[in-house]
Amino acid sequence: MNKTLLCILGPTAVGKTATAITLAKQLNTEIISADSRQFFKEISIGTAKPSKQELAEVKHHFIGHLSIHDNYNAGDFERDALTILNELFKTHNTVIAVGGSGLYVKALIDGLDDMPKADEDLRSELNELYKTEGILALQNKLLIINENIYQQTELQNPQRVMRAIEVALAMQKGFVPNKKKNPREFNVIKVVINLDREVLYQRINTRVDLMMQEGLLNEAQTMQPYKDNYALQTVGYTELFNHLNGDYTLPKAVELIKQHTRNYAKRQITWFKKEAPQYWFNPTQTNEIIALLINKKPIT
RNA sequence: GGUGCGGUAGCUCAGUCGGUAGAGCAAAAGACUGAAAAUCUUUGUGUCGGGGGUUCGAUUCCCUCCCACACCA
Repeated sequence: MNKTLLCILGPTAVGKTATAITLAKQLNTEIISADSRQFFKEISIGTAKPSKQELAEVKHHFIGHLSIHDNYNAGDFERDALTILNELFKTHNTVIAVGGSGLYVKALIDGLDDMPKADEDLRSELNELYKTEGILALQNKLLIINENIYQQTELQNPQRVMRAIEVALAMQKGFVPNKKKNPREFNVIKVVINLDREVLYQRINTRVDLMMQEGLLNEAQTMQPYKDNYALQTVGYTELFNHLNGDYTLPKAVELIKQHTRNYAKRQITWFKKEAPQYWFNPTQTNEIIALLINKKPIT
């Protein structure tokens, strides 16, 4: 097993894109992006996709391969990314995965269990129930269907309860969850790119201003009719939708985008602390990462 | 200058019929296997504008000053 997937994790705006491109050029390989919002071709400015120039330097996969009208999730990504990855391993010993979406990276590396698929019709029904009758109604529904799952579910979290109902109903219809992991045919090295909190937050603020200069407001305006799509439940867009809606001024919206981006970065860091506590670098330490790749035993 | 309304947590504000206070947001920490840039959990914080008076006790009542806003001149 001499194939290795080098995973570059890190919070938003830390400089993952540039780091990954530098590494990919040195390793003469390609990049699999694991960023749940850069998948969508219609939203580019607010998702900080790699530039045309950057995309020309190194071949990227999963950038703009979907429409905001598509439904897509971590399970779909696992399947699609594995397919591409296995293709790439035919001609490369090392492939790079970059991403800020912890769950998606995890799906690629560890695999998700065999569980029921998302049921959009059921979800709109449950969302309606939640909107009209609140979390208690969801909790009760779950309790009636499957007490066992009820006890394992984070009951204050509406999305979790809805998913639990989805799973419980599928099991009622005969679905048998399979928790067996599929072992991967490749090694994995996970590194986290990070900066001092203060520096990172400053970069976030600056990047949001830059996005506004590049026309984020206009992009959001174009997307406004589809603001309820999952793809547009995204920092940078929701705030501008609310502004266009008349909820607050543009400067206020920009301030909130910065704030919510900082909150998001914080959540990512929390995830990565657990995911890969061993190897943390700053964005310029590409040589150290290469050295790690060569010298260290791969970790999983 | 006059009148009115206000000054309480980093911000927006609630409240205390007198016994030194609390929500939301922010912040910090955390959870997270098909919505994940989503969603959720936990935690603190205060010379209650300054000074004086009444009172056993004032952030609360009274007086005065300062500041902000609105209206009138």
